[in-house]
Amino acid sequence: MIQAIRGTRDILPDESSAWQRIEAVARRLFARYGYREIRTPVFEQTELFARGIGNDTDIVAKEMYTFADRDEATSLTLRPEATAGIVRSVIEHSLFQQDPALKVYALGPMFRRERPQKGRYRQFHQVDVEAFGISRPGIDVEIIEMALAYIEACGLKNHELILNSVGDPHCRPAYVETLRQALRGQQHRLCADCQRRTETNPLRVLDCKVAEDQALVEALPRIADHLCAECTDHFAEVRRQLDLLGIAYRVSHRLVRGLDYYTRTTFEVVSGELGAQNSVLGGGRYDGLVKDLGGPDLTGIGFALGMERLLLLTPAAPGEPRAQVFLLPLAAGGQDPALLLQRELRGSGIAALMDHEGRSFKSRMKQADKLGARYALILGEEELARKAWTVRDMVGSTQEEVPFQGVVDYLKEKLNG
RNA sequence: GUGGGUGUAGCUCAGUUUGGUUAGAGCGCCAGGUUGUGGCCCUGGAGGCCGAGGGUUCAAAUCCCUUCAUCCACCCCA
Repeated sequence: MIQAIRGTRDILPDESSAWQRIEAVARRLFARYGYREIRTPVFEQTELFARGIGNDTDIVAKEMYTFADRDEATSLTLRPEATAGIVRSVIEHSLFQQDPALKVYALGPMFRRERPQKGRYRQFHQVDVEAFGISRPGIDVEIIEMALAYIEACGLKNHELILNSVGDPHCRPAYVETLRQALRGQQHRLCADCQRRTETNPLRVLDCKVAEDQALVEALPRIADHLCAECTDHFAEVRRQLDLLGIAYRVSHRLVRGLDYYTRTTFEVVSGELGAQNSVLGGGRYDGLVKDLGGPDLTGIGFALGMERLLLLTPAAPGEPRAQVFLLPLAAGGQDPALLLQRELRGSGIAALMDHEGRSFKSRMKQADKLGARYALILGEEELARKAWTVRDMVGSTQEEVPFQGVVDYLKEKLNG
């Protein structure tokens, strides 16, 4: 038997309504903040991700699905995240020319070759939001506020917002060096991973979860004490506005992002109910990325949200009934009027299904029940002779006979009025 | 990439420790009975290469090896 590829999942009919719901909430809410949808390809030239995300990140170094195109000359990669492709598109079409404050969002699958786990798949789905060209702190706050409004509208509770600033090219390099020096002194007391990170990416040591390292990591120099004046002011203003809006957050000097492009404000929303993969959404400012990818010096900020993780945390949506009306032609000649009525009902916006198999009456009624039909329409020999349907109310268990001509209006009245 | 748990009916799982008639239950599905034409209840039925491959044995769902899948954790991240 051929099975789905490891780490991929089918979204089955019973689950798809939950997906449609969080997608609809996203579209409706983001539109109120002025965001429009952008859809970029699921694969891009490998170089885009290598340059955008950073060659030394784990994502690029060991998690991407990369393959040669058939001409053997081009290396292609399934997108591991959304931002790089969107930035590429913004540059390619000069979208910033027509809109100095460009706001876009995207929904769709991303691909990373990791070991599957709870809330972690090789093909997973993200809601992604990006705002370009606004450098003032107000957009940081707006986008955080919108992210929280979104997950709350989806029914998420018991989450925590974590906030930090990772500096910018003026102050971060010096801090990274300070950090590295501090680490070198005590390298022998750190776990193997952190010893390696000391040289490759000292910031990631701050993210270490090994219990024995915690005391030492807590005592490391903090970036807040090494930010330049501009970054300090920016961060202070973000926090002031969040306070003004009454948005609760926790500042963590240890919140770092796994992608190299982030600057200044970074944030993450976590939930304790997710197990090890506790991050529901993460994002931040990336003021240098557009320029790094060959575009103008345009600031940017955004976040990505894991849809599988969001769905793990939100209550299951009650499925919509699949039929409002279920037709049961019992009489020998009952199929034709049923067929005609079915079409007419659907034309009137009523979800109508009929039994095609001609099974037992009992099983047809069971089917009507399972489909969630409010009315069962029965057409036996007697009804056929009188040219009328027996309309049975499945909830009240009452029924009456309605002539062929009046049955559509009767049902419209009952279902809508 | 590393560790541990789990793979038996469409779904959730007994049975494996201690090998031994024809492999079970609940839910779901199909049919029948009862009923206020469906829901509750009762009866019957269909549905399994016991994840796959190899080995041990008179005999394997059960023991051994390999492999695949899945879950959890490390790691990484959303």
